[in-house]
Amino acid sequence: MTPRTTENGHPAIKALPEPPDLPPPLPEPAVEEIRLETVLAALSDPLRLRIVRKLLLESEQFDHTCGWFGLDRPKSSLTHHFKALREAGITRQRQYGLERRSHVRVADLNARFPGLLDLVADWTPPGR
Amino acid sequence: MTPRTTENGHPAIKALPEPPDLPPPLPEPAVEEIRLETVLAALSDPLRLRIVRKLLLESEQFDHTCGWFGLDRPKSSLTHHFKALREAGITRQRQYGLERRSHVRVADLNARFPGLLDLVADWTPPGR
DNA sequence: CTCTTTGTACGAGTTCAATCGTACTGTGTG
DNA sequence: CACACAGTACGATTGAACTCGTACAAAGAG
Repeated sequence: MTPRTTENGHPAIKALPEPPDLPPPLPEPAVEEIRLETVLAALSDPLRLRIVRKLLLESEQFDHTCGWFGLDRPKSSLTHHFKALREAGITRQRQYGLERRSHVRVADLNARFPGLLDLVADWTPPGR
Repeated sequence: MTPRTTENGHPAIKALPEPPDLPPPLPEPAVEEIRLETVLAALSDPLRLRIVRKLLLESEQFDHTCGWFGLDRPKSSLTHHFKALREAGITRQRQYGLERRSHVRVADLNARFPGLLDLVADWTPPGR
């Protein structure tokens, strides 16, 4: 069966294989522990929705630091939101030296909630 | 019980046509006004997730009153949650005499966020 | 009319999350 | 070593949302 595509023809978000020998991920829920309520709550915040969407659309196989997102918020606020995403099971974070890089757990989320990431990728930020 | 999974991965939750001459719906957002953040926030509450899921799986072409759901909460709490669902654009409510009946806006939600309702239908409530 | 039923409106208490300043830890560089 | 840098931990404040009691409104039955 071919990968799922959304109604408007947007290509489905696909998972890339991870190279071995990476730093271990920070504490996160296992795939089967990821709960829909928690994921939806995490994604109901516009800033976190922006973060996940940007990761999905622009990340090109690399993890990214907080700074890469260009978010105009103090560091302590960003820590809060990245932690919320990780603890909900949406992102994985790894420590590279003094940087902490994030990527979306695409394979896990597609397995658990097929189609959800496509909705995030198609999302249009409010205002403007 | 209707099957919820299809061979092609398209939304399995189907919209039924509405008969004419119904009471007018209570105030609700238009399709294009429905926002993903708001919908996700509304669905991040386990009780509301239960309500929507039950409507999707057991509603058989009829609208339902608050009492039909068998929720062990005071009436004022139920009013709160049904209002939240309606104002998010997830459900439509109509006044039938002294009853206020709800159903999910399946067509609108499938058009706006394809696949989302399938995730709700497949959800497993916690603690079981 | 009264009584019952279904649900709302309002308000209070409580809980929880978002925001962010400050202080701090750990890592790499010169 | 000292210093810069990425990010955390902690705590305070704020505001929103959940919960629910009480009082009230509208509709139908008798």
